[in-house]
Amino acid sequence: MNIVRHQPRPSAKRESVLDAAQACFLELGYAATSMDLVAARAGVSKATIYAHFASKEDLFAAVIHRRCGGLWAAECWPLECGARATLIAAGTRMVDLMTAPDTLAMYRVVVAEAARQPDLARVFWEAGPGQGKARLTAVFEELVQRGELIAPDPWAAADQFAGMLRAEIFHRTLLGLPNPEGRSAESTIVAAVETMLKAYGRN
Amino acid sequence: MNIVRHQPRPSAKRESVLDAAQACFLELGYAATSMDLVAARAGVSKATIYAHFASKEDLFAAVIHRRCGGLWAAECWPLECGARATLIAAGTRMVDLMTAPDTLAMYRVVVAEAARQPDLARVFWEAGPGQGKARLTAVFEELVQRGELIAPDPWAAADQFAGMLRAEIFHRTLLGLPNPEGRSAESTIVAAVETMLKAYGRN
DNA sequence: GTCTATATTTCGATAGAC
DNA sequence: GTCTATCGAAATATAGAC
Repeated sequence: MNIVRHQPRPSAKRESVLDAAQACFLELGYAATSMDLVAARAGVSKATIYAHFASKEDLFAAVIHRRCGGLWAAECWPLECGARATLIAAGTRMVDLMTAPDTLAMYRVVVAEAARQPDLARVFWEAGPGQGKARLTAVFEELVQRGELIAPDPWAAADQFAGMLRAEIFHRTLLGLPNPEGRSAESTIVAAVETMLKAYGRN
Repeated sequence: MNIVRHQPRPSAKRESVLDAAQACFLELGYAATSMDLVAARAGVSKATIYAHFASKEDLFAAVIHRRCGGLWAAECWPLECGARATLIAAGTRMVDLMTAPDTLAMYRVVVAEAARQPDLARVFWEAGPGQGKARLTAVFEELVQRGELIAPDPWAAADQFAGMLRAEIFHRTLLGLPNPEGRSAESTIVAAVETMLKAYGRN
């Protein structure tokens, strides 16, 4: 329950434990992951885990923190020539990140545990979706400044764009369901860009 | 694991068990809910539960089925005078349903268990979000037929509208986080409607 | 720090009486 | 169908040697 990190100084066994725990939590969820399994997969004893982490909850928090730290930080967001190309590129990047298996797994496990560990939900949001939203907002601000879009509220425009990208296909993927007949992520991106251009384009 | 409902004929104790189980599952999640707790809250013995449901998984499936069955079926979707009023009304209805505490709790628990019980995810989608999407698509089809909107693909338009309604505020609520500064669901709805009108309006 | 071995609890599921 | 009582497995966490 204690959120304060002890000593994040790296240790070989400690990293093994974190790697194994991350794999288990993302694959099985929080509750279905046992400390025995983590110990086995990390190749250490259970007592070693408890030497580094006070409890299962503490281990989970450490995994989320490590995985979220700089999750999308190193991403470079391309500013192509023209609003359409820029939005296509940014939208594709966004969808790729959102639908990456690890991202979806993280989303599932955090959503499931959010009610019981609210701090983790905040950390996850600020490191993950929040970062994406911030970068997207920056893209819109740049396009407005360039005069390629007219949007008095770039945050709201980015919010709408992100929402359209994250519509039915994303939610079905999150639930493990197949895409609706004849619909693809690519067509969703293109349609979203066209709608944004009609709503916020210069003419 | 068996999906076939035995005899859904109502029984007082059976309903008590379902009520208690629903409350526990939505509040605590699947894994954190114990059969002992359900029995205690329902005022029956654990053996009684197993007389009606083969396993914990079976009980969970029964809860999801019952809660989803006709969840949004009785909803009447208003077709106001004019596209703007119609979309505002439909969007408000949609957001109210999506952000109802029970809906969010259901969403959380189904997302968490989707990987291990894929059938439930499908049932949930078809009874919940899928219904909403279908009704929204019908609204767009009607507006197109009336000539108030020009949308060659009403499904895609409804998808975009639903996505914009379900943007940052919804996801933050799902994670138990507060709304971003100075943003409200109402302003999100209004902005989404304006964007749709600009993109698909007649002029 | 790291291990083996174990304490203790809790949970899902069942036996058997009524 | 419903109860009391309990089994056996699995989980978290710890003790104690090295």
